[in-house]
Amino acid sequence: MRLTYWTDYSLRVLMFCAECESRHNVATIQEIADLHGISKSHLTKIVMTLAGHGYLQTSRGRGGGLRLGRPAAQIVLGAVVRLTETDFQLVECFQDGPSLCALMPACHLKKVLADALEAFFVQLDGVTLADLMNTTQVQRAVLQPIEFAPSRVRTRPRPTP
Amino acid sequence: MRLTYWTDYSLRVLMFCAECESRHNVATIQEIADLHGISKSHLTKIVMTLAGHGYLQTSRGRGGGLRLGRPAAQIVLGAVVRLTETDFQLVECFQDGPSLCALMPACHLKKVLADALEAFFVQLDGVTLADLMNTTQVQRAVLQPIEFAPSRVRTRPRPTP
DNA sequence: TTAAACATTCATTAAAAGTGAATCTATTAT
DNA sequence: ATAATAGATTCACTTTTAATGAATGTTTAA
Repeated sequence: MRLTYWTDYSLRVLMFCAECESRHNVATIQEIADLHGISKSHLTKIVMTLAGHGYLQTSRGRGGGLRLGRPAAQIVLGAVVRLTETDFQLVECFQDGPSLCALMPACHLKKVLADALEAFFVQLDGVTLADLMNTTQVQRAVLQPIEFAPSRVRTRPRPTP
Repeated sequence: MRLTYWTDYSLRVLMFCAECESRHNVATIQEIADLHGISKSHLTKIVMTLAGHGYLQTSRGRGGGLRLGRPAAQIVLGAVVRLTETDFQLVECFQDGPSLCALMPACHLKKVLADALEAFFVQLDGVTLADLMNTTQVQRAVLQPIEFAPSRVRTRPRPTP
């Protein structure tokens, strides 16, 4: 029950660009990568995906960088997450093809979980990039990236007690 | 955006036991493991977790096995999934401790995602184990496990296009 | 024409889920 | 009693895939 860091960074890029937008600035991959302590090349892939789907406009060369592909108020969170997250197989019976579970097609689990997933996204569909930010505070963060993000600490608790 | 196989099997065990319950039978770990093509020892760990939280009652020795710890209609899906799934860190900022994201505490992402997760569980909280099954069909599957489950095919699509 | 910035390819690492073998313990039918 | 059954525990391994960076190419504006 996690989202990927891919999604996480995708959202951070959009937030960063939204703030730059409001300041009539252009963001660069390098500065966002530095801000979060990851490599430019890695973040580039993330940016490319977003750009490929119209969420960002990129321009090369000097003075180039990133802009939002559309107004922040028109960027719906659910749509972004549906894009960046690629694997929605909650349980095995979500797989296409012949059923692998010996209990199928007896149970309603698949539908129940699909409904729950839908509820998750309905919630996210009610939020835009603009809603996501407290302009004042994000502005400060973007303006004064005092220090690099500390090295990440990944803590994924074990499934067995 | 996946649930673990741990959760998947947990639910299958409960469904199996629910059906046995209605037939005044006792299920065994071995037969459920065989039905799904996984090892007894592995499934035992799953069963132990469920038993440890009152969802199953186990009894050892000859004639022993598994029973539901309470009526199927009182086993709420959301509660089970909350138990078996252990990692709800949707994005980095869900981590305890000092914020690692350079944009924090500026954005509302954490709350928005937490709300979406809640919506997911609210949906599951409206479903019980009893709701989950079409009794007739599950009964048939439990009664006539014609063949073992085929070897699983895990297909997790890559994140990058 | 050079520096800046996006774009692409390739390969590697790390983390965690998933899993089984082997063994121990309890219980009951005979 | 004791053998068979079935849950319980420990240990270690495998597989998957997310996460990531190095190296390099391409475009564009100053």
